[in-house]
Amino acid sequence: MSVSTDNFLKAVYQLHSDKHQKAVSARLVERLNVSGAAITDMAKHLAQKGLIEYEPYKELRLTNKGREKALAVVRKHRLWETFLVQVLQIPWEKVHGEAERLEHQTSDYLIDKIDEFLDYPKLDPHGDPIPDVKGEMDETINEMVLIAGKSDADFIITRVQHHDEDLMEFYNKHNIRPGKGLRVISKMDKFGFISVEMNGSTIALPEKIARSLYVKPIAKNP
Amino acid sequence: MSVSTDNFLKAVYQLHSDKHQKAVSARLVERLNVSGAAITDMAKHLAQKGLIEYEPYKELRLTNKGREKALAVVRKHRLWETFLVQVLQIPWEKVHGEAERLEHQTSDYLIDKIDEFLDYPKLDPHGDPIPDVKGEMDETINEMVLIAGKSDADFIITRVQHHDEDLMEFYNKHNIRPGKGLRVISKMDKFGFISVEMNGSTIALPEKIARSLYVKPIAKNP
DNA sequence: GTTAATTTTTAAGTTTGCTTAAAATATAAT
DNA sequence: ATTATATTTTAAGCAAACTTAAAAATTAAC
Repeated sequence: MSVSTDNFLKAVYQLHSDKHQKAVSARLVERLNVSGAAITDMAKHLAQKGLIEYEPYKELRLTNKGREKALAVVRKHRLWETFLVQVLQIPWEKVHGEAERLEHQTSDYLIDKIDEFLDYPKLDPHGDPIPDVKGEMDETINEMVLIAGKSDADFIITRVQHHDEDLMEFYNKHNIRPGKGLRVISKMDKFGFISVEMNGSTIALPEKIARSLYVKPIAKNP
Repeated sequence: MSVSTDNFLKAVYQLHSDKHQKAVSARLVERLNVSGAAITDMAKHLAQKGLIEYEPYKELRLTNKGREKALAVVRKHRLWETFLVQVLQIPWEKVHGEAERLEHQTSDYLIDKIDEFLDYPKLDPHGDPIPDVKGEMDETINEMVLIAGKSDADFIITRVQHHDEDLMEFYNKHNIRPGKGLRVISKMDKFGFISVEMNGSTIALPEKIARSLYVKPIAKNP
């Protein structure tokens, strides 16, 4: 498998779980930074290899074999991120890019050694679940997206989307990361902002952020 | 820089220091496992980028810029090998293959972090010197190739060539590795063997091995 | 329910890093 | 020194993974 197929399968897998108005193909164009024609080419090619289901003008779907391959790449990516943060102390926002390249050059043997070294972590530094050797992970941490949170309720940040550099910068600046608590002060105003209290101050989060932050409700103080 | 150019420059650098009867180009064909035509192509291409000096039918030479790039790759390779052995406890004979792929996907930033983590090691697990950030290393550990050793003298193994899988297997089987001592019993016989005593027994090393083992003489017992 | 706008596909072409086969040059042998 | 052998280069071509431009199909708009 080439780097391109790795990335294609991984992207299809991830875009599929992130349900969205746009079709997967269209979002692949953005995610992979290639032309639409390249997506069609690759889709046909991988369909022929039994990794995706492809019919012209229909939504792409992974086969079981394709999902397995995708999860293997996701596993490598998230274990590397965890390793780079925990062992080499690389800052949070830098690990994605490094892992993005290392993931394709890491044998199953090596990644299993890394997994063992880290003592089989379940979550990566951004709060994403890490697939185990069999491709299994707990995806149901009872989480929701912040934008769905009710006013005056308390939450813990569980997961943070990190593909977008601008988002990462914003998170960093405001010290937003998994494990942090926050309280929704007021819901979306007409300008598309949601006010939350966190780290001792109140900030207005733009809609884009509020859609990319995953949270878990916690019981109110009695 | 692509993986192919990385490997080309690294190979030219290494074959150059290993002086040998055959020309560098010819040995590149074996080392990189490509046709002679591919070597010429790449040579022209890299010459045009100012990384090597190329004139038809003449020996290839790295420019300073080319040597710098080559050393950066060598540095990444050897630091990864060291890291994999020391931190992840990957067996000696497996690290070369992993490092061979990781080296091309490791940023300067990351490799410097690894270097720092390991506390700036000077030698990799095979006894090869590790270039520092500036590309400097001690190549003169006063070493010689075993085949040049005199009868009845004692040596310490300092370095072991590890590109050849067969050699690695042989080393492993006989527990031959840097740091081990040996004594030359008799020099090359007419069949091309040299007898040495090591690990408590006497073994006949074929010429190929005796040319790939680097040793350092030690004072005889009084 | 047409027409318009958007998305996806097809077709043709590019670049990188190879390949094989033949020609050119260098090296070795007598 | 000439011939034979080996090496290197040139020439032509291929596959992967793209590209742009145009055509086809789908979706949205009125």
